[in-house]
Amino acid sequence: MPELPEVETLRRDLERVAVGRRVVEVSVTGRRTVRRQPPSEFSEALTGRRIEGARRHGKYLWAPLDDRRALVVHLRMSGQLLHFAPGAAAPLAEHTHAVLRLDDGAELRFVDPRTFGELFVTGDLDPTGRPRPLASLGRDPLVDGIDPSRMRRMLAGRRTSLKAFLLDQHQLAGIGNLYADEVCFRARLRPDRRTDGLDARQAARLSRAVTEVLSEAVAARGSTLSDGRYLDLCGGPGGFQHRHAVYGRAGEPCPRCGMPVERSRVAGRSAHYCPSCQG
DNA sequence: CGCATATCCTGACTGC
DNA sequence: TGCAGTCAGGATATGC
Repeated sequence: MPELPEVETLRRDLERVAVGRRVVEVSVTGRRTVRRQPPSEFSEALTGRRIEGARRHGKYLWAPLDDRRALVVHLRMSGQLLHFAPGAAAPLAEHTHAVLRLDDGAELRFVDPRTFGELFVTGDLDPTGRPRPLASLGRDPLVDGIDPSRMRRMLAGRRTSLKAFLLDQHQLAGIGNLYADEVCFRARLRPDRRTDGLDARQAARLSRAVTEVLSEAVAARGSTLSDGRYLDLCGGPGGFQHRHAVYGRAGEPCPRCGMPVERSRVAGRSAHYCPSCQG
């Protein structure tokens, strides 16, 4: 379940190894991976183009190309983007749905067992170069920033659970189930709290928690759970899973007070929290 | 409006 | 040991 920190880690890796490279060959074998346009159109649009950057908004990653278009990537649940250095080409892993060969002999491979992830090329960019198909996303907490007063305004504008608010990509973009729980713990707020009942002090705490948790997770290169689903561009695991306070720790002691972490269902998702520290 | 539910899909896990 | 059933969740669509 790649979320903002995992996608940001990939973005940084891409900046290092792929920016400046030209795509010399594209192969799409997945049936669903390229679905906003015919796969042949996708391949033709990408072949011969130079990758000019690596950008991110929420869980979307995109690479501006040298013809004012962009390659957009979303990993959804199980997608992986892997880089194989020149000469290090291993056999294609199962569920490899697309391969981009670069002009230095390296390969970028898109692997995705559950096929929810997608790739597309678009020329529909706004003046800042952001793909317009992503225009409905809310602010990215790290790219755009989030502050207490803005957070308070966003919270007051709706009557829903804190969990549903944090998961809503049209409010803040990039937080998924794992980081929603970690953010709530850091803010000492229960995930089933209603957003319109929070005061200025609590909104400020939430705002800080979002920035801190996501920044720390980026610094640790994201979270790789026991299923090993998320890997960085070179196939390495992240390190933030060792610092999870509540996510996936039901029944284990809260790191702050020692009470067993509880698990319930909020907004249709599993929610982990400390019944004592989070009010 | 906000919520639940179904959908897409595979792999890991549970219970018999 | 094997097999059916359940669960996991990102985004979107639909119904209440």
